[in-house]
Amino acid sequence: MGIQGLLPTLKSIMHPRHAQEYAGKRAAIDTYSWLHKAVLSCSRDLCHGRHNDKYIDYCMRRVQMLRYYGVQPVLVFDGGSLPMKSDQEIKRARSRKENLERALEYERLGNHSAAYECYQRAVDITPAIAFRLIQVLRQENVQYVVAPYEADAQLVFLALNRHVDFVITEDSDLIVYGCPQIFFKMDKHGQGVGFQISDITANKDIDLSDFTKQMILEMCIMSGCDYLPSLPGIGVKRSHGLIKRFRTYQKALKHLEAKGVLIDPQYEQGFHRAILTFRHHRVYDPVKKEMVHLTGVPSELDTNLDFLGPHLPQTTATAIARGEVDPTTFESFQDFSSSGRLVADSNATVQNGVSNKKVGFSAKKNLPAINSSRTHQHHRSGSRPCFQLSDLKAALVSFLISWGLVCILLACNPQVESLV
DNA sequence: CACTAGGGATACAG
DNA sequence: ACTCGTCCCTAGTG
Repeated sequence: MGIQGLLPTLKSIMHPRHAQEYAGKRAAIDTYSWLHKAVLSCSRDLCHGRHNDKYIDYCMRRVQMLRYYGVQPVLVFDGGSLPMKSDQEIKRARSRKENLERALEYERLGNHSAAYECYQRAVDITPAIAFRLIQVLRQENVQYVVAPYEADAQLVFLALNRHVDFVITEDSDLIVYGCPQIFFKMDKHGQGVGFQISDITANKDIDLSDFTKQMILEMCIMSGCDYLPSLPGIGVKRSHGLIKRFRTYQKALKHLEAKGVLIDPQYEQGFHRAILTFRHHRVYDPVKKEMVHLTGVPSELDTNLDFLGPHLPQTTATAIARGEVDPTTFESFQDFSSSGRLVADSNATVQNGVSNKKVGFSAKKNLPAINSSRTHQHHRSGSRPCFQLSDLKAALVSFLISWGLVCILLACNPQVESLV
């Protein structure tokens, strides 16, 4: 994922930071990076189509941790997938299926640890799994938005338009998309590494002092990205050298061809499409309440932009953003009867006992109970469902939750005492 | 020598 | 038929 080897070359401008240094700021969170780790604790249940609250607890603990340090989180979810990545996703789906079969086989033989390892590689983070979390976010008044396509672009849109101050993620693609401020690899204690684009001129390993945004974009694509594999033997260092010398990817490719490197005739067109995909990705504008491009498409650009995925009408885009309909099937999430499928079973049998009521987040005993009936009314009223801006109730709730957390932290982490 | 690509170990939770 | 791994080490290549 992302750009292989990019973050290590930027090590000199990546600084250790703590969530409390972002107090008073708003953060957009790449929720997939949380879910990916969170599902490991209950991958067996999820593979069998059974619900398990553990992954929700994982995410909510992080939400509460951020709130405790005064950071206001906005959770961003992935939406539909792009046709450009379809062949890669077929491979991944096949790999998951193979791992699931192996898990079942190990389990039959009684080797539970080996089975568990395979289950972890077999988990599929479906929109239904994300939806369970979204339901809890609504109850707890946490802001969220489901992107029409890639979450990465949505995160950067929120940052560029000042809806948030920074982005929390694990993915180096955020740099390629042009995100000004990023908090990488944040752990459960709030420790991670900070990055800001304004430091880029001071980088040591590779010299980017005279690089424009466009040159950084082209350097990253040339080193191999999700939308275009790299030429053999070309990584970050060599693509950096090429772009530094020739300034544009067209000239760099000409040079390689003159040197005798044979380049697929489709490659240059693919390169152009990759650039456009990063620059003009489709995102949801929570103010206009409609689908827009990450950055405006110039009028002189006559290229067909079908590879960005279809443009969706306003009502559909909003329903997706609010998490009311599945971004891949457009089916309503109200009905849970389809979520009880045993993934391993090709006959798609429906399990008993998973299609009913209770899906709520079991609040910790130390934390105050939250009145969910009022929040539901709020949601029904339709005033601002998916992107609830700060209101008094949320502030009060987060204050109470913070106090609960203070008690927990005081009990198990003596370092925090100095804060109070 | 610098760099890229691929394999192995590993993750979460309590 | 429903969404993305990553780090470290090393062999092999330009």
